[in-house]
Amino acid sequence: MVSETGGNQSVERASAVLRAFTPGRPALRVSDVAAEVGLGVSTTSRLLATLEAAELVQRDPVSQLYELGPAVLTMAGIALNNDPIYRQARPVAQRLAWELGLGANVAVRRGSSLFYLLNVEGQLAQKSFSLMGQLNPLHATGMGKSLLLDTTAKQRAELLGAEPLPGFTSHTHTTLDALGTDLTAAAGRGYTTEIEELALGRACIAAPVRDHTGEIAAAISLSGALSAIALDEREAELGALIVEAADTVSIGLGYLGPAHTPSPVRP
Amino acid sequence: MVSETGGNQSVERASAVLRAFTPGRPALRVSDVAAEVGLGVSTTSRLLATLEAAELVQRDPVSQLYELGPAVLTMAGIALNNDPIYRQARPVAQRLAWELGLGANVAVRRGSSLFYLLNVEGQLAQKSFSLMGQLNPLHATGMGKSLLLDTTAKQRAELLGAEPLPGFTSHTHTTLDALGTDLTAAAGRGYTTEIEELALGRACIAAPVRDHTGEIAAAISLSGALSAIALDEREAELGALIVEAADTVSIGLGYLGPAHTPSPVRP
DNA sequence: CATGTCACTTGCGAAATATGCAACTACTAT
DNA sequence: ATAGTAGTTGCATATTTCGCAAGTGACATG
Repeated sequence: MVSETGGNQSVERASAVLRAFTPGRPALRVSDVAAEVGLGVSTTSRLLATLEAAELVQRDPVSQLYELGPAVLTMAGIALNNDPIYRQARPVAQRLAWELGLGANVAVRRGSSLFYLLNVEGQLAQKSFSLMGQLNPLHATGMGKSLLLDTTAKQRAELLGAEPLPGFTSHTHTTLDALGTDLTAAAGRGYTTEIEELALGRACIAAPVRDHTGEIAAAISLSGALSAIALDEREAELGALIVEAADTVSIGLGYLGPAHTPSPVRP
Repeated sequence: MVSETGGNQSVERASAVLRAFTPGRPALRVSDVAAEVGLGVSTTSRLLATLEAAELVQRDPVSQLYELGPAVLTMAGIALNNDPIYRQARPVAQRLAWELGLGANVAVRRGSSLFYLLNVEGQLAQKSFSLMGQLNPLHATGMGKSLLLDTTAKQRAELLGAEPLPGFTSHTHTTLDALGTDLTAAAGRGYTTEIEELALGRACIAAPVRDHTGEIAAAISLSGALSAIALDEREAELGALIVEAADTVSIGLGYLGPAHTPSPVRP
């Protein structure tokens, strides 16, 4: 196998082993991992043993299956606490969630996807799991659209790939044009919405967070079941709240306000 | 260097590189990492490059320092959502936090330390950081004491090491006897407290969570500034709430109730 | 209870791979 | 402009890893 100059093959393989654990298959046998990463069973066994010693994976005492280990949580805690966006947004999101009883989420853009940093739930939107580290499409989520607010049509075409854009429900925008129209409308209001575009029965309202350079660095959103969030009645109210929350985070990141940044060209 | 049979040296070194990033020093230069793990600079540079390709570390675009990368968050999300304790406890903790305005925390025992899975804050206890993956001493925290509730004096002696136990404030129990007395009193009530034992000005009330075998599998707690939690006035009220919350989680884990488990010997 | 099967771990030699040195490049500060 | 600092990369050596095949242990089946 031809690998990049300077890369360490064993470490590449070990990373591949770690990536074999996914949300859908979080506990695996040695041979499952071996098949997944395309390595021999013996090599995989040794790699897993080494990763286990580092507590990056652990073995379920009863099922004997390997799963991701506690060191992974420790590293994630360090990574989050080191991220200024997380530090600023966390209290804001928690407050939104408990004041409104909805879900509150924070995400950044990673490549052509939305990457969740944080989600918390209020009483009307209970979830028993974390979205941290998961990806979602940009064009079909409220936060994704907020992250796209400053982009030009050309940038979006490059970022989102060929049309039709992946559809998830009949409400998903599957053309760049439809998405552009939505974004243009949203730009004037300062917030984006998503009503059953990714999942039926769910809606979301989001706003962009800007950093000290004035660029959109993250998005924050309120989400919940269609009936809980009731956007048809409360869009104005929730829009004002999410924009204010986003602004609080932006200011915490050193954003100086629109007067200090050339307003982006949006044809 | 003599390594364990079957261990992969490169992977061991890469794990050591990842461990070089700590809460206190989350962003490091190549030479910092090299010094920390005791490797040559060139080797460290190559290891970091490989880890960067896997997105386990990333480089701050401005400072050029390495820090832990997004893949770490993704793996942590998978690990958490795979953990039944986390899944059961998360909504319970969130509800406690927003109903009482205090901090709510969930931890398990890992070796002779407390290991945080989760913490959320209410309006009276705002924190801008996560404790996920961090360790705290068992003998000086409410949750730690809850995790020790079923232990015998002998087990505690083995687990906690030589006296005096590490003291953090003048209120920390530094002898096994004092700790044992505290635990005996707590066992009857079903909850443990911690009043300025780890940090001045802070207090906490915690209860043990049991799994389907009847063993203590985790602890859940309410915490906050001394004045916010006001244990002197509200201990009975908060004790009832935290015990109930712990019970909810226990039942979610399949706990069948004390009648189905031999009551532990507590001399 | 014996036996067969399956999943995993380990010993060993061959061979691919990582390593450290030193040269080279990119910045920063003076 | 220049010296110093930090990081990256080419290359030859030798250390380390790999895959095979045998060994171990658990579990189901006859």
